Amino acid sequence: MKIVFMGTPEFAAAALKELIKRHEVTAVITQPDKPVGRGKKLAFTPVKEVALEYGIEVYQPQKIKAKEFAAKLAELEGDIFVVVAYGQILSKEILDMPKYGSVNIHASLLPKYRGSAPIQWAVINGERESGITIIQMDEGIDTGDMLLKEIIPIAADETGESLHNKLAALGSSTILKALELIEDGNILPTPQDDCLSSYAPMLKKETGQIDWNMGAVEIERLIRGLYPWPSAFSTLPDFGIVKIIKAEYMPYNTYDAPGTILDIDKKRGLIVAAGKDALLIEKIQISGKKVMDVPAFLLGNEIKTGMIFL
RNA sequence: CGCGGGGUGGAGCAGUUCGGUAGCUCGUUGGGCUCAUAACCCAAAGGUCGUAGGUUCAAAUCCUGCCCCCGCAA
Repeated sequence: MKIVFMGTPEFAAAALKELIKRHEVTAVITQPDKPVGRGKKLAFTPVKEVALEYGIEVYQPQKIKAKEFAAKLAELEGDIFVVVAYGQILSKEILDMPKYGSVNIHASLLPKYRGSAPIQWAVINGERESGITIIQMDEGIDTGDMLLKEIIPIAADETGESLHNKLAALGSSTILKALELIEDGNILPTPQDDCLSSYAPMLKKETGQIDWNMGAVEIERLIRGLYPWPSAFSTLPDFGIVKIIKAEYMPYNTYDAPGTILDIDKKRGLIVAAGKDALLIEKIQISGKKVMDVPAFLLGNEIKTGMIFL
């Protein structure tokens, strides 16, 4: 099939690679290059990197819905638009352009977790399973009819990163399967039940701010879900913002204020009051420093019980 | 030239302001104590102080260039 691919981040790039192997990707549309990183250097999007590698034409409209681009878009040869985390909302005119319309790879079991950060929120909320849903796109955000769905379990130690990688691979294989079915006319679109829908909003920096009043179980999931970006964090006086990279739930009985360092285990880490229980913090990162195990951190820094994470 | 922190034995840090060949906690190795131990005691090994050059009798410490790591921001 002739495909016009729209996508931006790593998750989309993974799918693009697989599509290129099996189909004819005639053009790639991705977000404009932006200044990124410590310098201010202009960086290509992961999708653009892949496209260039395979010599595929790349378009980076500031606004894909702009009139000037519509003509260009109509010229592109494609039987279908495959959209994966592109980052811009498409109009009905655009969606309906190709013969088979536009399909989207979404990293959740729709109708749950519509929106831009379904992977992380599934981990944060403690879901037992997640997956990929291929939908026929309509004007709403992730509301189109479902074409194909694949489910995978979420492991007890799943992180945003690990689930992202699993779903990126699953998304690639699932879209290939879906395209085959579409081509053969073997697809049965199933409408989503809006009553069961939920929304997974974009991750913001403040999403990672730990509220020590929350249960230790919830905080631990937040840490895993937001790893490695944007990371759960808290503030420890004298050390500034401390990213919590890894922690473990710990049953504990304490009346100390949430956030208080209850105990220091030189072999394992810091035990901090969280909700009614405690959290064993095992791995952290301090501004300007690399990620380090808490026992190592304790060797060179004076930490005492009673200090409080804010 | 976006802002900022940092590169010191295997790990985490101190020492740099007031130059004088390096220290702490831990780890490692050997030995001891102990019913025993991740505990304790004794001993040892291990560092061209990121790199190149400069100033100086003397530089981890002062000056200059370069490399690398990281937080913010995007």
